[in-house]
Amino acid sequence: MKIGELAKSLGVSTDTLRYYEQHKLLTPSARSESGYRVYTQQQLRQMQFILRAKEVGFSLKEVQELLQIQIEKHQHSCEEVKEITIQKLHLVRTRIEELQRFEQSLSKLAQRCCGGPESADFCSILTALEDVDGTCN
Amino acid sequence: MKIGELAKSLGVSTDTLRYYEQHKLLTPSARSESGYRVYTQQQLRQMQFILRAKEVGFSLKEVQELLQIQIEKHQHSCEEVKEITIQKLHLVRTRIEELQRFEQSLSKLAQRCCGGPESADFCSILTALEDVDGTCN
DNA sequence: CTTGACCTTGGTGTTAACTCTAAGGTTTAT
DNA sequence: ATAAACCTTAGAGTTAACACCAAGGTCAAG
Repeated sequence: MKIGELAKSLGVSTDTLRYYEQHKLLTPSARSESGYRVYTQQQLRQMQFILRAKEVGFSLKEVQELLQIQIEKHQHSCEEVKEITIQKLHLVRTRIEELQRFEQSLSKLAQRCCGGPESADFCSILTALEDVDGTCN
Repeated sequence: MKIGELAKSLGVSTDTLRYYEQHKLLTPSARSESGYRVYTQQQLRQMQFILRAKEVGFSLKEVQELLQIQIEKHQHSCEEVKEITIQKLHLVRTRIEELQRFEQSLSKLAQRCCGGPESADFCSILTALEDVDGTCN
């Protein structure tokens, strides 16, 4: 796979891929004779991982830390890797909990909102968050 | 409440609060005679909402959209509000699902990782993601 | 009565994560 | 053989979300 193909299949630019390479997030598995970057399924999956991680709010730096769990595996003991992993796991779980609170607020609002053509004066996320007695109109 | 007090109780700068005001995220409930911004518990809660939203990866623009559900309640019908809400709800749910996939990958890795003093050659997020047969060393 | 907190407009600087351009050159597909 | 895709280094521009500062002024607390 060449850079353009990979970019296309991921919906990102070739610039982005080169940028990620510079920033140690994704290294092509090899170079062709002519110097072209060569990517495999491995890299495709790694990029999918990176993009998903980004979407849920991880910064590239954080993604790097996640990937380093792999990259540094030779230099580190299982114990260390496990610790880092568990630490990141806590972060992810906290984030999930916060999102679930949002979900609750939003679905509370949606439920309460009659959905009719009336003015939505008493419908709002904030009232849904705060007072449990609010009703729609 | 004056700006400094609000800022302190939230752990943000007064600059940030003025910035948010400029960008229509938080308007003080009033001004004192001397022109000082006056905030109430309402604004405190709104800011907590904003900060939580940010933490889970919403951009300020997205937060604005969430808040607009409230701000525009007078001009919009219950129906419209409900639609926007449901739309945002989908977004949140998708994000939760993605985070849950991360959680799975990470906890799979943590489980598999024996946690011993050996080299972690076979422990990695990526292998945890990809092959289900990988074991730690 | 003097700090320290606040007000204003308006500008500069910062980091992240790109995006684009330049300028020159090679390779591959049609 | 020409266009499209790739390569390089290196730098400029962009957006978000601030942080920081100046300059000039007002207000409130000890």
